Amino acid sequence: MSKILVTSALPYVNGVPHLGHMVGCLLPSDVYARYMRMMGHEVLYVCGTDEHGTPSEVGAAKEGMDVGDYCLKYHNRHKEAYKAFNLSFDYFGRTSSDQNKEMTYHIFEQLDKNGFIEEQSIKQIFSIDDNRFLPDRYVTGTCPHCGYDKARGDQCENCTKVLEPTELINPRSTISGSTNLEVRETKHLFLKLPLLEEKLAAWVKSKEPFWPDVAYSIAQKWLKEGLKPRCITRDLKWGFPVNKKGFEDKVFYVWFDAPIGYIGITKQWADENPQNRNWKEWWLDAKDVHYVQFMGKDNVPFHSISFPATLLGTGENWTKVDYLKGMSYLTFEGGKFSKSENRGVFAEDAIKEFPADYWRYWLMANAPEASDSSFTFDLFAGTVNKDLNGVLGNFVSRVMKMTASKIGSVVPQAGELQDVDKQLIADLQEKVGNYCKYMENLEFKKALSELRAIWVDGNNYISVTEPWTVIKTDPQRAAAILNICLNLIRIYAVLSYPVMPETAEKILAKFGLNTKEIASLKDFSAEKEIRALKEGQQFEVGEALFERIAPEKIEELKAKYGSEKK
RNA sequence: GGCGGGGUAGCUCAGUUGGUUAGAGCGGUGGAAUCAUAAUCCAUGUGUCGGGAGUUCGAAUCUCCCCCUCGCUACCA
Repeated sequence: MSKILVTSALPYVNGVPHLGHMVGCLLPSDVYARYMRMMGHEVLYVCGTDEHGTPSEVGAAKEGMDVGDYCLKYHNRHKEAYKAFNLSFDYFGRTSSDQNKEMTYHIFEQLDKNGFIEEQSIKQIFSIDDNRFLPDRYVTGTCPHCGYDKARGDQCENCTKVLEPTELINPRSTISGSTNLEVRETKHLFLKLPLLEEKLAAWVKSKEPFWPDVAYSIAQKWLKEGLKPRCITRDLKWGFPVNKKGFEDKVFYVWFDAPIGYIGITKQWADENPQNRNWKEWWLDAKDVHYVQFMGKDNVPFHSISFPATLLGTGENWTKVDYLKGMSYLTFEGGKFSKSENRGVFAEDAIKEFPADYWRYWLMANAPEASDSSFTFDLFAGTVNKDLNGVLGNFVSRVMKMTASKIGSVVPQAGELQDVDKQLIADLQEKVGNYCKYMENLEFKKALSELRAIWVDGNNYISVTEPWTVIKTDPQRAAAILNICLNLIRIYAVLSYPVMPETAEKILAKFGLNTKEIASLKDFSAEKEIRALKEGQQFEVGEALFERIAPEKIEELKAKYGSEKK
């Protein structure tokens, strides 16, 4: 048994998560955490909301709220949504917590002490009417290259050229529309990444065998281009005030304290039960901790370069990422998810339409691992109807109903294994082996495809053995077949648990069992598992596990969630 | 503009030490079965592997050029 530290990229508090966010880091991290627990590892799985930065301030102002209250409100919305999706965080914290402040201050002090912090003056746009500095992106104007009148200060979306906000014609504040702007000089603190480059490069190189190509190549690209000092402070109110003389009126840049949030949140977790929890066991001079991070592809540079460099610069022995899972994006009905255009399914709504497991299964079976992947309601309904209802749900139903009506609602007597049974067991052993291998390698699509194949084998087995025919001439053999089928159902529940925890519980409950007692995959032996149910054990057929999605419902959903391209 | 990912069957996607007839699931078609949720099982694929050129006995795979698409480009996060 080893210690597995799992983190999901911290969702930004301002805005509600959609399916793309769910599959981009939250769900895969949960499936992985659940799987690793089932393998008997000690798992710490933390996440939380990333709260600092301009968008929070602007969002709060728009709602006429205090920034802290605003963040708490949205933090709670995130928390509720993830709970509804059954994300099994050990702790869901906040980057604005006192614990994170403490960590951020400590790490900054270490960096400063070690000579990795320097002052630089930079010029930035100040909006007099908004009474605030504007990040480049918050300045809008006409693109000097193509004349597009809604170009942002960092890049023109129309011609894709990279811009400086001062290049814009007729610049205005994106927040208020005010044109009353001026360039002001302001002092900031920079992390001297060039000094850490060598050390960082060596560290990245040591990770080459373990990181996926995408992550490794992105990190290499940054190193190849040469690291520049990175500004880690901002002229904002909302954030941790900088703990250095002369900079007290500034706050740390959100990307400085956000990844430190993984540590801060762990401390939040530990502080709730200090007798039994120790954050250092996971993060500082930690032994035997295997750290796996999940994030969208856009987050890779921060997790492979800035954050590790920050930790290296402290001179202390912080736990750094071992495996970095970068996910691509999910598209929605051929386009992008867009809150402003009301296109796409958001987590809060998704859960009102269908049980979490429908989404969890579909999203993981179609996870954007190698490249972007597409969500459409047709695909979703197809999978729910075929895989969940047809293959898994119907198997459970046909086996239980047949047993109940022909023999009674008890697990019938097992018999001597025949060749067809032995083959089933051998296949099961092999496929579970593959499933586990894929899970361990974080190849979710492959893992789920294997899981599905295991379900298919059950249907295959029953149609080959034909217990409904056999029972007329050889009731004992029919009982033995059904015994095997019922045991398969139990095994399917256990195997499905990381992906579909509710369904797993539901299935086991039919046998009066629960996942707490039996959800283990350690040293899986098909031979033993196929005999796990006690003969004579009562079961209840109960209601169907899943419901089909009717064609009319699909059309309704498409209309409701803006499938039509605008 | 630069860098990186992706472009494979009607649809969604697998597929690198270069190697026999390029794969899976879905959908379609045909059949079987009647235990089950009109569910299941079996059979069924002549695809310009984005386009062009090259290396090679041999290229989806390696090299070069081009096209489309997504992302990043250090001040959105």
